[in-house]
Amino acid sequence: MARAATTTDAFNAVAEPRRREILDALSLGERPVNELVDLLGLAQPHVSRHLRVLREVGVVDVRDEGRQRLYRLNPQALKPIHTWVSKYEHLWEERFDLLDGVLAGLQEDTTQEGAGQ
Amino acid sequence: MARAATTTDAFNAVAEPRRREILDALSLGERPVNELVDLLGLAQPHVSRHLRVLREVGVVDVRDEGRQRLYRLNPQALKPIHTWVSKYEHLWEERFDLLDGVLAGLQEDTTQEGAGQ
DNA sequence: CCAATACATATCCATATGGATATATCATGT
DNA sequence: ACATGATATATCCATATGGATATGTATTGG
Repeated sequence: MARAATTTDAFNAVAEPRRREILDALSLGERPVNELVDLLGLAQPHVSRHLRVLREVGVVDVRDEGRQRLYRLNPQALKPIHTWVSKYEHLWEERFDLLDGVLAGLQEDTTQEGAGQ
Repeated sequence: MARAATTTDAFNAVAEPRRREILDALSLGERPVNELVDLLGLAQPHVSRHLRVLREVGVVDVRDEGRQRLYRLNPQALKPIHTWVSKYEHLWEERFDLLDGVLAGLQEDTTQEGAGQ
């Protein structure tokens, strides 16, 4: 088996920096393909392909407007990523608590309770 | 150019479900390779390879303990993902506010405020 | 109805993936 | 020193990627 398809899920889809750029651009509002082409400096077919991937995983939606196709973000589809990575948030925060604990232990009789953060 | 290497960054590294499983397991504490092999039900060489990828992007650290190698999570390395995806958090939250607004506008003089959902 | 605009799809290619399997390395016990 | 346990690395293979380019489709204007 090869690597999982980029269209497998949001995780795979946003692993590509260009697709993250597209999403970043769309977070400012709906845009037609050509604008994204200009913004990213990529060939149009390429942008269309990236958009296809993003559509397939549900991260963007399209809307026909005359001969343009307006892409818009569907932020909900990013939630699984947020949910997953958030599980680790307390761990990298705890790290500071641990450090604080160690420091406190080393200094044992300092009156200072704790700085901000 | 082909797809970016899995070792390019944390985004690419955690796009693989198995590697997320490994991280999930390691979030409970340091573990030797064989334990991960058992937990994941994968072949040992395969787990070692996944661990190599995770190491290269700095998501895990290793420590030699006799003939075992104990892997431990380095949660900090996941921060970029959290930072990126968090930019969108307010958008999927806002979505409900917008929807409320739209519904209110469409119904202008309906007394009904909004159904569940 | 035809040209032009705005996209989408199809094909070609180099590359690296992930699974499988075999083998190499390194530390420990005897 | 040697067998064993614990991991790492090497090789083989099918697949799908992303870039480039060419072409197909749909909508608008004259």
